[in-house]
Amino acid sequence: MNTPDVLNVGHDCGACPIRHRAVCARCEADELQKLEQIKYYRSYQAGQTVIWSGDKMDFVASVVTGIATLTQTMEDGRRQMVGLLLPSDFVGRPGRQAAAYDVTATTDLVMCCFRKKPFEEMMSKTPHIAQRLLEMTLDELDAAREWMLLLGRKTAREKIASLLAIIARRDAHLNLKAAQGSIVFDLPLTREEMADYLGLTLETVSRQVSALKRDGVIALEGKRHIVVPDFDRLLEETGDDSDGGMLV
Amino acid sequence: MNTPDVLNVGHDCGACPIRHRAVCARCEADELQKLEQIKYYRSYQAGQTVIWSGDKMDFVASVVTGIATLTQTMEDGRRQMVGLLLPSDFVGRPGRQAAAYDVTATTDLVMCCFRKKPFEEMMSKTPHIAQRLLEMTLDELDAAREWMLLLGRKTAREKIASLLAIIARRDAHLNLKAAQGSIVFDLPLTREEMADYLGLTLETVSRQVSALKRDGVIALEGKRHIVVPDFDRLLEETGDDSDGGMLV
DNA sequence: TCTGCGCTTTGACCTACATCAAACTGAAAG
DNA sequence: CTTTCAGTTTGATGTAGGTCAAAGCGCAGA
Repeated sequence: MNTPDVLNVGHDCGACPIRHRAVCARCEADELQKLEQIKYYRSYQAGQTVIWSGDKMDFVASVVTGIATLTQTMEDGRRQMVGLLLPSDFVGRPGRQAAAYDVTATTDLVMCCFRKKPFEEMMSKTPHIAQRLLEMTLDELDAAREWMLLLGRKTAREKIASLLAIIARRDAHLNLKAAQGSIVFDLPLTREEMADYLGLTLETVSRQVSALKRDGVIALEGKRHIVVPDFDRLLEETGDDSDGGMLV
Repeated sequence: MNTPDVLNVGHDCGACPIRHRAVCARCEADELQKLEQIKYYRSYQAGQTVIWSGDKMDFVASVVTGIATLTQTMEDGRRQMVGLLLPSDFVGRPGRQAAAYDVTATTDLVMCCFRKKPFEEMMSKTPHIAQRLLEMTLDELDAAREWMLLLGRKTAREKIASLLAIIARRDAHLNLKAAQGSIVFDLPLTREEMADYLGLTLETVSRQVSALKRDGVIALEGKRHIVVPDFDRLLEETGDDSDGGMLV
């Protein structure tokens, strides 16, 4: 009856993040089993659309590898990205029929899906899944609100710096390459995607990236490969409080 | 053992919204009892700060009457409102020690509070509370994302129209005064608060409100009392899709 | 090797909104 | 009734970022 606490131990129990994250030792083994039974994988190529806003969406899913974006589009074509889905992030809303946003793969993407019906049934029987989902949703809500500050009040330069800092931080975290403040990573977004995320035009993004380069805050190798020689210097450019707002 | 399903029946079982919303017939009567025991009320005057960002927050709460705002402030004073709390909305995050935002009463305000510890304990024992909270959080996330589109891509006029539409819609809902499209309500926000919500300056807000008045989209009586003669006309000004995006 | 095609950069110009400043309004206090 | 003061309106001017246009830069395919 006792499954290992995969949440803390973090050992390999399959490729699907939700298994790591939503299930823990306190859950019964047969619930794990059920999750296993209803899950399946889907792959997408970079640029492919996973689902269009308004389409029927009969599954929920989490990202296994790659990056996906959530975007909203106005009738006249103005676009705003409202979410960036990184590995282990969750998409889809239990209880909702149709997708609320366009979901697009910006890199090659693998998602771990669960058909909605059985997932919902399981959720109502397995309290810890709802609790884990709540936690993740609250994290996303915080991220969205941080982004509201960015969109509403930051300058173009601060916006770019903030985005770079987020991606850099995440990559540093994954690669543990945060050696004495220097971080190297590949931008997973085009200038246009960055613009859609930041509420700018692609020209302004290009100009500000050039400006940051000119000022020595970042260095470019090619268009996409970025070197941040001094992460603290980059952080100064974001306009955020220096003490990174570490809340628990 | 059977309590009435207050969620659906909606009869009066006390002033506290979370009682209506988080507890339902499927919950045990003694859980209701416990919720009852750990809750208490707090009142604030218009303009008072409920809690400052970073302060220790040892409770979670829901709004009973009045309006509160969540705002973020940058070091140099730039401010962005990231949430508007209306009656029945929830503040506070189970598991977090410190407040992430300034919470301010913009009108006289009554909140129903729960000390965090016992609330968390109860949540872990009463699955439906976590599920209800998840639903509410997902709603907030959707609202935040809609706001991201507004902040990133809408013009000042569209921003104002959108905000008025939200408040008008809500008031129409409460008062059932949506008689043939004409809606009347009081603005609960100052020009400056509107500006902080919309990512504008108060002067621009004032100018655009005047413009909407000049163009007959709205009428003003005094500074705060607003008449929307034709709600559909107002909606046209928001830039949103005409079919209101009704997702379930 | 050349060609075409995304993606990006850069420049010249324009405009929506910000900034600065002054006057107005109305309610509360004396 | 006058004063005061927070909130608001309106005007004049400045500017960050948008728009339009033209090159530049790989890279895949022929």
